[in-house]
Amino acid sequence: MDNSINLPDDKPVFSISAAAKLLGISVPTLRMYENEGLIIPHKTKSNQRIYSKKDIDRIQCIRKAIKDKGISINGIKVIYSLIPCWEVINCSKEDRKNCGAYNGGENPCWTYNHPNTTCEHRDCRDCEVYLNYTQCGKIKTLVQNITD
Amino acid sequence: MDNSINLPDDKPVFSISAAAKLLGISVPTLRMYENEGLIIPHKTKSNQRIYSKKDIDRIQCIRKAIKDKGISINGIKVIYSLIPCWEVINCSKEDRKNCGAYNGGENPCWTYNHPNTTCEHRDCRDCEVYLNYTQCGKIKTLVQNITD
DNA sequence: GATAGTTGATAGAAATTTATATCAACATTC
DNA sequence: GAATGTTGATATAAATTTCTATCAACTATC
Repeated sequence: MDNSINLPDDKPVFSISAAAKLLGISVPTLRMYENEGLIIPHKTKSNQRIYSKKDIDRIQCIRKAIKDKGISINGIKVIYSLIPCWEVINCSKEDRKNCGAYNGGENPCWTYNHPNTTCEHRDCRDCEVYLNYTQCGKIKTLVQNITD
Repeated sequence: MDNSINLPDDKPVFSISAAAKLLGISVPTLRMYENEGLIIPHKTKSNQRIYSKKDIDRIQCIRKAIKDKGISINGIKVIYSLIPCWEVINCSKEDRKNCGAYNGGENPCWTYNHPNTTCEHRDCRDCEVYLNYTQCGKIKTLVQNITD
């Protein structure tokens, strides 16, 4: 019999200190990743961060890039910026014209405001672009799929 | 009257020490960039490196990425690996199946051997992929052009 | 209202990456 | 053949990035 609690992976449940413990890093480090635009944790009304299992996995992937692969945080930002988000969400020509991420942006698209685009009122945390392409291998496969 | 010598930019003319002086860096650093797979200098029959003006420009671009943008060398390698080379040279399905760069490679395509592909007997130094996409901005534009 | 945990910010420690100096062996040039 | 410069390799120095400790102020929970 399975007594384990079965929560959806994207449900935010861990406080920042719990997340830090799970990951074996400090709380300020987690805040730093967020300030750099690598992660978007859920926040309560009173501005406290809560992390989901999916968030933890994502951060573990980022750590692997930094620690094992030797990619600097600025490098990860540029790599994220190369995700062809315009194809993933299939936004309009008009949107692309107005989009700072599309037009030469060298930071992850979810770090931009996107005024006057379909992304303006979306929560990037729920966006396929943010959710699906944490690993650089996935980014390459995505580009291959849309160019083949 | 113009007395300056007018050489094609891609003609290798600078020795490694001359190149190092032009760039304001040391000779071992230049060799390191090469060992990491960021550059492919021309070599003489006796294995001595010679650099072209275009090589110098390329290295200056790499230095800017490292020094100004804070991207680590390993990060630059991954970014280069995201160039959709298969589209640039428009290689066959068969080639793609045989290509280590295409299939999950996280290093620049020109650092692979490419056995049993059209690239096998090409000199990557002369390849459009190697020559044209030094800057990450250009890579993004390339992806945009082929997906639009 | 008291305890425990959070917030953002700063400053400093730790770790890692980047760059250089040096070496003996070989190549080039005169 | 002598002087200069190159090769690859190793070891060390310099620079930078990554991470953490600490702070006062605020929030949550009991």
